[in-house]
Amino acid sequence: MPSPIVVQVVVDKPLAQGFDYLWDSNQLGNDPEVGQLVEVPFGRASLVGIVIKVSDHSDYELDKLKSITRVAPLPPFDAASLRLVNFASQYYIHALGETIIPTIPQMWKKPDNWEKALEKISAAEEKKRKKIQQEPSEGLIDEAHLNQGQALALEKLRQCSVEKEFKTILLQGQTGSGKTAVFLNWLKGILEDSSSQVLLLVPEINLTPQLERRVRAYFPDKKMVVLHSGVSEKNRGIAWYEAMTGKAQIILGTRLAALTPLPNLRAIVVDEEHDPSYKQQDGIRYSARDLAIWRAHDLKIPVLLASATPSLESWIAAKAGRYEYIRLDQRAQGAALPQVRLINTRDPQSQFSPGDIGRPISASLITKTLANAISKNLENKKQSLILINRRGYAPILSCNACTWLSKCQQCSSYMVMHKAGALGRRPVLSCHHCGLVKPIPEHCPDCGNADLKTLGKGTQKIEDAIEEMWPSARVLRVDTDASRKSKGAEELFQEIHAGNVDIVVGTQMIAKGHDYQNIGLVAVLDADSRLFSPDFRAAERLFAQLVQVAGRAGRSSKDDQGAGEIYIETQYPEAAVFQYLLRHDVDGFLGYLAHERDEAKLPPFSYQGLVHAEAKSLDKAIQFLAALKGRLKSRGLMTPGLKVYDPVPRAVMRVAGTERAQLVLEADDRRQLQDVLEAVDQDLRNGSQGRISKGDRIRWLIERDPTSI
DNA sequence: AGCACGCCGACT
DNA sequence: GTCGGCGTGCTC
Repeated sequence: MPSPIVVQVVVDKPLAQGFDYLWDSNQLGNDPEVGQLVEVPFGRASLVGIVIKVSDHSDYELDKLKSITRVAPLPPFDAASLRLVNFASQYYIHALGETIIPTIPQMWKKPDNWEKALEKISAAEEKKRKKIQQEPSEGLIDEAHLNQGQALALEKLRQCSVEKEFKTILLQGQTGSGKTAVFLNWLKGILEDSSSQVLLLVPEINLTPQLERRVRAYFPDKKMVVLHSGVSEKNRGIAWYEAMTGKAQIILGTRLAALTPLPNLRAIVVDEEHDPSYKQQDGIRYSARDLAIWRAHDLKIPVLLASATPSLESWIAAKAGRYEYIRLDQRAQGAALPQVRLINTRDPQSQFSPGDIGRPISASLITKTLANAISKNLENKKQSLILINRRGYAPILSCNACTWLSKCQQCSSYMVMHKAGALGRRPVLSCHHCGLVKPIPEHCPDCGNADLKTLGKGTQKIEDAIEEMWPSARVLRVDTDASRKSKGAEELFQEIHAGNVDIVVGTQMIAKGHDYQNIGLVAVLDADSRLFSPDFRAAERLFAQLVQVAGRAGRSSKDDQGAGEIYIETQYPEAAVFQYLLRHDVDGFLGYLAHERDEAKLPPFSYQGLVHAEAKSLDKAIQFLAALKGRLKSRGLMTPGLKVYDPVPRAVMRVAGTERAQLVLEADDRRQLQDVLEAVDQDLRNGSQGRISKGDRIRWLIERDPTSI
């Protein structure tokens, strides 16, 4: 009797192991290969899975094995792409099947449609060929037309991206310096080989239509596919197929594209590499940027990180020589930098007084200084952009009379207000870093003032106030809600470009990647709520956003009006973020941040992990994590160099009836963190079914390198 | 994660 | 007498 063919398969379940199946080559039509997508019977259901091992025996009883029912008409995942998902699974402490299967588009997860899928794809290809390729293309700047700085950057980029060699390259250049033209010309060289593929990652889907047109202009005869959550299921299935079969040469997408199998990948670009949206915030919490770097290292290919405001991690690595460092500091069209103006909201001069003409009914929402500037900007027939941040923020307590803030006395974090009932019978201040809990002071500890309030309150009604103050101005609201209701963000942007709008009020999305022609003023109203936060990365993110916003204002300055202006309302104009922004000093700010993090031993000078717990009551979630910490202690896992903090509430605690807590782990080196996170995973799995603990039914999750704490 | 199996309370 | 609660165990 010949030995049987046994394959091990992983499926999309939070189960660490693979499952063995018999493979009948006669019935399936071919021999098994690692990386093949298959259909398997699983319990009483039928699932798709990936073959991760082929052998002739099983540790499981042979006669209890079921058989593979179908094989997808696809080439197997290439070895390098499997190494990538394997790494991601281990590094982010997530089951392999749960890491790999969710990256496959829906179309390929329905075995009944497998044959039809192939037909669909050839039909779509036929249709595309017939359609005249007359798509609008824009923004082509070929090599001969690059300015001196760009040409130099391109030259350097080519020098340090030798074939078959891993290099991480940081391309740092201010907004408008023409980074895109540099890296697209660089990719042109790499794509001359008609089999090579390049991966171009962007942070958000709003940015892809613009970039898509631009890339098409550079590569009219190369096959490009676009992968992001806004692409229809069908088109995603096609795009993924063309990427994983090597037919598409250019893969443009958001973080979800980072795990697409690409058999001939030769270069990766991560645009706006500092952007927080590269970090996935549910399921496997990976960083698409970090995985891109790992992938490039594994494949021995170059990876380019581009940004005007690099992440502190990348900037330090570039400074230390671990990354190649290319600067591009000259603005392409010679546009001037915008004037940054700080409005001190504590200064009575900046505020409306009761008798002022035009004083808004809802006073104190907007300063007089800013109101005057907007009026003037309207008179000049320029558009104004007003940024508000509707997202939830942690309520830090501040003194209205002096600069006192509820800073934790034990660590460098800020303490957050909790209403009565959350952490005790009375309202308290809690440090989300070290876990210290204190009663709320009745008076300011510094100046005795009784008027303590939470930071950054009340920008919700700003639109009403604006319509009231400038009744004849055309006001447009842009945020995710508004763009969902109408035909999408793209349409709203058209309105702005067409000049049908005087004042745009919106969230951060209006500041991203869009070139406006006639913006004379940008206002930021609630910067303070993001300036001081229990999350130590808040200031870094705020700075990056403000620089980006400043870039929007600066682009409108080709005419004689001079550079645009950016107004920031703040109680703390002396804060480092603002002071460096005034001087447009990105490196100065990053240097300051580096020093601060080094002192506090925070990332990137230490490595963090997070255990999330979600329960019906905060109490239970905290107890669950406290018990975990206790077990780590008693099992001798608290080695020197590892810091396990006390469990604390999450910044956004309550989501649909559940409350959340977290436990921060901090280690001096990566290996140590990996070991303890694996031990935590084992420990929690022992007492759980899936990711829900037995008994008290608490949902838990391990997160590696958290970016928001 | 699902889903079946199994052992105790209020209903036709 | 049964319908159904969710605790526990299994999925090749």
